[in-house]
Amino acid sequence: MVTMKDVAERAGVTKQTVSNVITGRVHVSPATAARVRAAIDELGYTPNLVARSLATGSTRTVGLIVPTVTGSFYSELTEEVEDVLAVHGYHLLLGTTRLDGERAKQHLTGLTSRLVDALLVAGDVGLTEHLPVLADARFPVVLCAWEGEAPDTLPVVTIDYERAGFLAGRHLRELGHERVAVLGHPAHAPRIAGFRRAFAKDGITVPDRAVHFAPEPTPAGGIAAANAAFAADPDLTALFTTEDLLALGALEAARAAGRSVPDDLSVVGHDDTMEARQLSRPALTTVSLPKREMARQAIEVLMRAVTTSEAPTNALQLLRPTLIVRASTGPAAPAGRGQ
Amino acid sequence: MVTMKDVAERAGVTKQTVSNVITGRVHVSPATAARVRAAIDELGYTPNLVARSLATGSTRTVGLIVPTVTGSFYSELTEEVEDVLAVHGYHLLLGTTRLDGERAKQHLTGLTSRLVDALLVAGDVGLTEHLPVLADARFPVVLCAWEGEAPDTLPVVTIDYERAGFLAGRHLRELGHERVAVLGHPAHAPRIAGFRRAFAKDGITVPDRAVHFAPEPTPAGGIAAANAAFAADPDLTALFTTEDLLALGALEAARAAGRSVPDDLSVVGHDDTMEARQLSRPALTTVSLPKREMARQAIEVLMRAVTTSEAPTNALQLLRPTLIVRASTGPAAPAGRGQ
DNA sequence: CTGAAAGCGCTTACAG
DNA sequence: CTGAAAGCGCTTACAG
Repeated sequence: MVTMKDVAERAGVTKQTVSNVITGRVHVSPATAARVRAAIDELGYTPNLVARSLATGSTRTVGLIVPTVTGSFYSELTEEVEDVLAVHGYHLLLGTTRLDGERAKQHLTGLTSRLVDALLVAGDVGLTEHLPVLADARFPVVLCAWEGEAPDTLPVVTIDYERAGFLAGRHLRELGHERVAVLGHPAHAPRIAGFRRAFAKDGITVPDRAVHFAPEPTPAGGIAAANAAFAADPDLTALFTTEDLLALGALEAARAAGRSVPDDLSVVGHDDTMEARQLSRPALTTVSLPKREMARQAIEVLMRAVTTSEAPTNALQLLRPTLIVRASTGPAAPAGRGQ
Repeated sequence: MVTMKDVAERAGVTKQTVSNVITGRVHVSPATAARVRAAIDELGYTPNLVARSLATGSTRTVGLIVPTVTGSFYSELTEEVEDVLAVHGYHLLLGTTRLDGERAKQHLTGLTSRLVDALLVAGDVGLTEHLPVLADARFPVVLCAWEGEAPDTLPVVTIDYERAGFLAGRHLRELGHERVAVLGHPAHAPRIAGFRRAFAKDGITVPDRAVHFAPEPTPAGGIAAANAAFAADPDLTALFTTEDLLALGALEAARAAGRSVPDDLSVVGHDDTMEARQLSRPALTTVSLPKREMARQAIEVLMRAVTTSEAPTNALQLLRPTLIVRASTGPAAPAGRGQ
């Protein structure tokens, strides 16, 4: 394996000079620089990045922890992170938790040892309890896509999930809906709270029995939850699902139950995924989250901390969601149908 | 920052002894081992992995290059790779190409410098031309999910794509279809060739004008391509799409054109994605690929090469696809409809 | 079972 | 502008 010393000998200089022409930190006379470059080419030399990392204390790698890379939300976030990193010349070390606390912990401890210059943790499920592991991490950490309670010691760039739910609820209220149900996941409590707030403003409470947790975050899970909701309240006129895939299942369940959307039933989703945009019939009204923007800002906070080697401020940055009205929502039917 | 030397001083031993208790390579007396461990805890010492990597020559990281992490095929592959890696105690460095040759090249060259112990390249689009960059890589490389021509210098673990297309075609032939069209992408030439072979066996040629390339690999792209196919041959009775998402679009286009599936039109997809399983109406007949198995085998070949430090044999391993018959295919209609 | 030495391949002040 | 030295924090034979 050819090293800097080999190049130096070949070019008739010392290895420091070779280092200088490679890093460009110190000016080298054009003549010797050319000799060095020639030697590099002839020998097919490539620098050993591990050695460089040890000397500089930087691996030019950042770690990203996400729940999964399946499903458009986190995969788009991952690609956005990768893009921003590439601009800065950084590599991406990826770990997925699969919503499993043990896996999350393993990743957290595994990265504690200077393998990465910084760490971005996206998604809080199963992670919150293991965050203390990071207490004496010697690199900056930022949290994003954080829906639960975030520790106030760390900077977090996330979305105003409560508002996302509120937007969905307000839209339904404006259409006159009163009897509604929520299909979701326990981890989405803030969205659900926001949704409820929109109704509470008008003195309408969305009772706990109107909140149905789906067995899995898939269309099949949505079908099951929707059927449960129909059974619990045959007179409901609208559904808010905390994930688009659940909404697609709900649409299917409505069809099977003979409920026409949006005439008999309005459905609003959450995330504005590709599935919502291209596969739902009717086209799904949903809440769109600025995920790419969030990824970009989170990683920028991280990169700033890395390049300035100052700890980032532990600010909480909240990005605003947007409601996208399509064809799955309409005015509340004049009366219940009690089918 | 606390180092091994600090721990050694605290425990009253030399740093080599500390190293010995950490690596476990050399037996250390229980008494001193306990002292060392205590010192580690008190000081909150964690080993510097970069220094270890430089000394051992291994980073315990493998690189994975995929076209994208959006869409279920490569994201499931990525998670499978991650799982196998975790078993071996390895980290995952991820790079996506987005089907862009330039990005691919950057990743390839970026990893050339001992940052990774091994490299898995999944998906050939835009990559083949840049593979020579890897010529003097000092770590094992394996190719997978390789549909185009693979260089015979590297081991490849892939799927028999030609057979995948053949299975789709044979199924349609067994149902009596003769006038068919293909919706796909130029990079899927092998699947298309296999599909054609199934018809050629019975003396039926699928002409070039029956092959329609979709503008994009999405349902919208599928709609466009399906409409082109209907226009080119109003009498066709079946469609093979080289990706499930195109099939979903085709189903939509058929509905819009008043063609009932599978009575008037049969549709067979490719990949058996979540969308095909849960979102298609009627349920999509498709070809299932053993992607997780492929990922597992590819990474095992890599890990074997890494642990034995023998170059892997440049074998070509072909995994077999399976046809999943659901509800979108049926017997060919007795006569064309010429609508 | 423990210690002294050398080395992994770079970079970073610091002299000249 | 170039060279000699020290150091990044480990591991790996090799003595004792």
